Amino acid sequence: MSPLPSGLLGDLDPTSDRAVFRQIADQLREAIDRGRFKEGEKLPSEAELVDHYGVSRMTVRNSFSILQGEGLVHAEHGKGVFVRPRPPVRRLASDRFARRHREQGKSAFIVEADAAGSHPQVDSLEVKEEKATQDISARLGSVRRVLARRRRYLLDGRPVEFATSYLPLDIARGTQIAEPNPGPGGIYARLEELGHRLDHFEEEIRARMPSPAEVKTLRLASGVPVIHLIRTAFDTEGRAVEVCDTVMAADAYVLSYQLPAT
Amino acid sequence: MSPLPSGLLGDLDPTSDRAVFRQIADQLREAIDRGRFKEGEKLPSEAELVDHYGVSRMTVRNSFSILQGEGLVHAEHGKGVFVRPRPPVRRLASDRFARRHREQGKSAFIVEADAAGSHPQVDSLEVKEEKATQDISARLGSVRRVLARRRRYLLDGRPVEFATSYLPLDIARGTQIAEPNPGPGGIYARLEELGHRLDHFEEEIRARMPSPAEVKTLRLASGVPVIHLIRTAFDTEGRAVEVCDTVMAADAYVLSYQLPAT
DNA sequence: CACGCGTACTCGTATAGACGAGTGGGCAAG
DNA sequence: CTTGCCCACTCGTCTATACGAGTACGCGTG
Repeated sequence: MSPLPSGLLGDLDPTSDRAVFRQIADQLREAIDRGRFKEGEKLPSEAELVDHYGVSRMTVRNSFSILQGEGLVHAEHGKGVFVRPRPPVRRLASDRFARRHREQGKSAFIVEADAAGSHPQVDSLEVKEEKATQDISARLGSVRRVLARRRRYLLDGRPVEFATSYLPLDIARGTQIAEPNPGPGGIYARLEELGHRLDHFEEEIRARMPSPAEVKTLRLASGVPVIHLIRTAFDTEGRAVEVCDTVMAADAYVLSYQLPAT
Repeated sequence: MSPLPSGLLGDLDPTSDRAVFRQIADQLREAIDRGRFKEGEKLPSEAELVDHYGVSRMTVRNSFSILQGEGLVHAEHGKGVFVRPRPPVRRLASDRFARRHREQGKSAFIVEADAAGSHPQVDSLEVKEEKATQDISARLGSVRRVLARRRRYLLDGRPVEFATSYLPLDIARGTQIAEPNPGPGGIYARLEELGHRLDHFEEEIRARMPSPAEVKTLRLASGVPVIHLIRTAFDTEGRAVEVCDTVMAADAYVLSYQLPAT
């Protein structure tokens, strides 16, 4: 195994009170930031760093685990540790639910993805009636049971979003909303046909680390947070007619809103 | 050292192909989720878990480090590992920049915090002219130099947000906007007085893991992402008159938007 | 040429031990 | 009673070692 090119990474400062594994992480992080290691490029192997710094393997692994936690690098078993490429992001504009878009038939997701030149997919469709959680019930105005529509969105084969829509049974039962395919314009178009003219939406946004289940369904790398968006749709009578709970891979999204200054 | 109460945590499954440290993390996570360990409560010490499961200390520490990465627990040197309390969150409504709020004098942050019964603070105020980054320049319409206003917001002593406003020099230089205290209603009120009647705002939202510098200024615990919000203010002539770059501790915020269905 | 196998290199998991440093309680000296 | 010290317990850091398992590549065989 050949030694590291000199100058690529510095030396440790034994007088520093900064832990060795942090110093190593700092140096690697800086090298990445400066572009000495480019996106997708392989970092020196654990063994090489052990030799270079003269520390034990666990110490090097500790350094890597810091960088992984920051979402800067990812390890591939049998291959090495690589600089994580920043994937191109998808923008969700705040007017994506405007009526004019709805009238064109295709879903917002498909339209946006096509425009960006990506290949969109929707899978794990599940539509069923279930008991409302306390939170959903409160948002929908004290309903006990709801129709839940679950689906996962993929872009070029990569899962990017998992969403569940909840609708009061008295609205959705027996309509096309309860079918796997809600038809052109999606459930919002159906709701309007049913006489629930939409007035406005409320969106709540949080960011947090994913649960293990979310890591699995969204195939998230370590160090990638999720954006949790809860949208409530209100009709012109002020009634909440739908709650949509969406969990997005944060590295795949930029949300974009336009607000009046009035 | 007394053994763990039986039944609190289960046993390992040696036949499972799930790594031991992951099984331990799973059991602890489940116990937390079920409320067997409450917010702020101390988990069993590393030594107790070593005894309970019959594994080495590094294995237990690995488990803890998973949970730390998920933001579920935090360790305190000399004391133990504790379930992280979910701090009360600050809600940011999308109409917080409405003109009617601006006319009352106090800044939005102070008003909201007072209403919530918390003690708000603003510090590390810095106002200076500087060279615009490429991104800021593009957003402001190709300006070279800008006025930058930096400040950090704290709630009950805890830093929750770090924000920088950028304004074109031809607008801000020599005005009260260039003073540390921009006066009642903040810089938006001053901008309108200067003839830049505000028309609308654009907000871009991302979530990601913090840089080490952000961890420091916001005193972030491990496993807490940041929300990165970039707001651009446009006047009625369509000119971008301000860009505000905000980094928020994600565990302290819920953003809330209201969108018309038109 | 095509296939299969071995081998070297990679990261993943786990053990055992050592020392350091922060915290808190008890105990002894004043 | 108060003060100060010691000690037990906690997590933090680091070393050394071992074996497992995924990957890539070259070489030999058919």
